[in-house]
Amino acid sequence: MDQRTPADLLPATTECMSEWNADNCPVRDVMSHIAGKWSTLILLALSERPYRFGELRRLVPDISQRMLTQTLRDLQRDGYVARVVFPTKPPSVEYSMTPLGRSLFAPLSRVMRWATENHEAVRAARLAFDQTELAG
Amino acid sequence: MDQRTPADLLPATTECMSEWNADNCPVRDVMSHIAGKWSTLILLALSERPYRFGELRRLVPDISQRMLTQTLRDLQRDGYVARVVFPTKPPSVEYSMTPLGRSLFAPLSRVMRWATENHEAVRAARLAFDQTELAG
DNA sequence: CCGGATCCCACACGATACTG
DNA sequence: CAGTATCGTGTGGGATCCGG
Repeated sequence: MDQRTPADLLPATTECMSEWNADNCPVRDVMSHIAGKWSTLILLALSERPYRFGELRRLVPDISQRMLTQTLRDLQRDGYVARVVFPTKPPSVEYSMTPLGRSLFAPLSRVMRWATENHEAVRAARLAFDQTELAG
Repeated sequence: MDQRTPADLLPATTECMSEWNADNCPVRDVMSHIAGKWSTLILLALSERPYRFGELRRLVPDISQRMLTQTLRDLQRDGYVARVVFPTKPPSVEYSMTPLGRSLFAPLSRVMRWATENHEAVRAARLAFDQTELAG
């Protein structure tokens, strides 16, 4: 497993916060858009194969149409997702990942993988924290 | 560069959305807590070295005391950050990354690195999207 | 089938003042 | 110095109805 320190992986660290303002900080700018409640889920789904609107809706049952539309639109705007309309009757729309989206998903999927592998450790930490808070 | 498909990196993909509910989905549960406006910035700072409260405040000038306190508390609750109080006078508090936090930061730093390297591409995609929207 | 338009609320977040 | 308490606001997000 790769355990290099992040120092040599990050081009600029603290410069991103103090030197640059919020709009020009790449970390803030990119992260804030993929940090939404549904963005990572949709990217995860589209990493498998292209999906149609209704398929995505059924994949994530507790998303509203509004948020699915908005999330897909934001992901498309940032260049991660491509939207293709098929002029059938009734019309169908297919969403797929762009090369840029795939290149983002490569590191992002590692965070998701970490989440699944370390979920229990996080939950245990929360439980311990809450209990010592009550005790103190 | 590692260009493996994410399929063999993710243990479960679509199961995370439909089969599991929102609370039991590791991706949702972990991501929702590091998706805050400041969480990644604080983790980025603490990946360098431990910092005291006031130092973090000066590092990220546009964060309010309230959000710094709350973000650090949430990160501590999830087990990513350790909080050590030095009973000096006046008291000082030092925040540092735990092993769990470092293990999370390893993949997370790759997303941040991606953000810095591809920021211009994202901005260009946004610009193109907005212009074709106006034209259409 | 794929959304847009509207209304509404909860909560993330900010500003300020105050305490050990 | 390192927070807590209180209040106010912007926006992410849900519910519902409407249109192509």
